[in-house]
Amino acid sequence: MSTIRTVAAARSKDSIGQQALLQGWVRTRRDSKGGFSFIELNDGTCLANVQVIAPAELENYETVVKHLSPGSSITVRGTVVASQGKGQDTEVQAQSIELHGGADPETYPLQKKRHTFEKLREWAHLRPRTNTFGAIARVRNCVCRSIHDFFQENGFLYVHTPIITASDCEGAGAMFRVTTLDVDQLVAQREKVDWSRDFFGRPSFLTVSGQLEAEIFACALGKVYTFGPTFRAENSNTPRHLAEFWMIEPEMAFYDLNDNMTLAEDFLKRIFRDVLERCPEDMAFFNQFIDESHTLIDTLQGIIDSEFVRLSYTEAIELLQQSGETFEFPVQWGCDLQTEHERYLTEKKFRRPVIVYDYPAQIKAFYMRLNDDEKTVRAMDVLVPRVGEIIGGSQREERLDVLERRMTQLGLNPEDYWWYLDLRRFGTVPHSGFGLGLERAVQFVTGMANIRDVIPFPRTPGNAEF
RNA sequence: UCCCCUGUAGCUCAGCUGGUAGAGCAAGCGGCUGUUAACCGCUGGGUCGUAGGUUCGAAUCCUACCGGGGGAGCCA
Repeated sequence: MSTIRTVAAARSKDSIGQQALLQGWVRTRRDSKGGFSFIELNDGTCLANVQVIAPAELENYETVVKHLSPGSSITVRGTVVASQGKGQDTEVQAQSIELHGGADPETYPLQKKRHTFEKLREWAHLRPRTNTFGAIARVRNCVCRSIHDFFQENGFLYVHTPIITASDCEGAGAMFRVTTLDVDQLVAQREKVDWSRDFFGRPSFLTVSGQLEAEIFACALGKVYTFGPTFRAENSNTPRHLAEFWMIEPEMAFYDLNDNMTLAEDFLKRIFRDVLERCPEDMAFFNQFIDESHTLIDTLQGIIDSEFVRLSYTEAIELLQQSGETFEFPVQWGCDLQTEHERYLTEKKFRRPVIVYDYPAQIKAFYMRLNDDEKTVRAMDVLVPRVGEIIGGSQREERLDVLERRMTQLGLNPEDYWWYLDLRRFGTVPHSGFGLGLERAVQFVTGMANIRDVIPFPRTPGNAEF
């Protein structure tokens, strides 16, 4: 018979009769003049607390136990017993309670009652101690594990692409500069900066995407994926954008766009399925307290059980034009789909994930493969209700001459991409890939409204306190 | 970056067309109870985001700045 060491285990009926050694944080304490106290203890191993019965016979009952306040850290030794009360199967009859650190109720910010998420963002160092943020941390972990499991089980190689990059031409948005030069001095001198004197001998930045480097490895090893931090210096202030976020980018040699779309669909379904299976308690919590319509779990299960809609950009434009909806932005072939258009398709028209593909060439990046019509490229976006674009990907242009032509058309200098073009010069292959924003995936499965609440320490314009 | 809303007690908010700040919860103390968003009573707690301005008088009106939220753009 082993000692129970987690709240999760102590809550199980199977543990009744066993010794327990639990360490965690007090959520609340209720005293009974009948001569004992109830302590709700949480240790992060599950959403729920375990109820600890602290009898008056404990030698520190009057001095310590009766003053335990929310946030205090304790070690409890006792026995798991069947609960006499309603609301829980088990409870722990304490034989000793040791206080590690108290939390002055006058100054401890977290109270028993619910706080707004906006207020909790100001206490990013304490919010993991709340139900919601504990659940988010566990689900986020589950999603990450599921991502690795999916790729590892399907023969993908995990490759690490650089975080600092010297190519300022990845084409995915504004970049943060990385420098060791003395900025104050440079400003004082008011001279043109000589970047050859900087650390890398050239301008360098934080990566906005590992795609181009992932292509290098895909064009040697077949199927690879990256999973790392990504940085965008855009001044974006929305519930769906972060300046620092985590991105997953698979890249596959010999995959065309259809293979790519199938992979994206299988991938998302796998994540949703794992989360429902491995985090049932947390997901039930989100379904009840976060999702206003209480349909989160049904929605995810529905997605797992059905097929994503696939429609070409041209078909999407026709659907939007025939929809009878009045949009703020007019719908016309050649314009990028606006948020309102994407929402109509995925939330109103189909009510499930929609993959739009074959976008006009002029609104997409240079590396996407040109179709024979010369007007569209083999791009795809996966749109889901509420969060919008969750995945963006494409089949890559593998033909050297076409790629060079596209770059020139878009005003890029092919010489800057000499190594990227070498992949087409030597043993080129058709290949495809996509990018999934981790936080958007977590946002989608948890139902959380703001992306700043699904990453432990959100970086947004003007905000890096923690 | 643009548009709209917002900032009052530890938290969530009320405070009308300007007259000098209030509730619930939390906290402290007391009571009661195998309790579980516990309950009942009492008590303490605020230069009303900041800086100017209008006025006899500003939480209230005006301006600027700062913070927060929603929408848009950029995207993942």
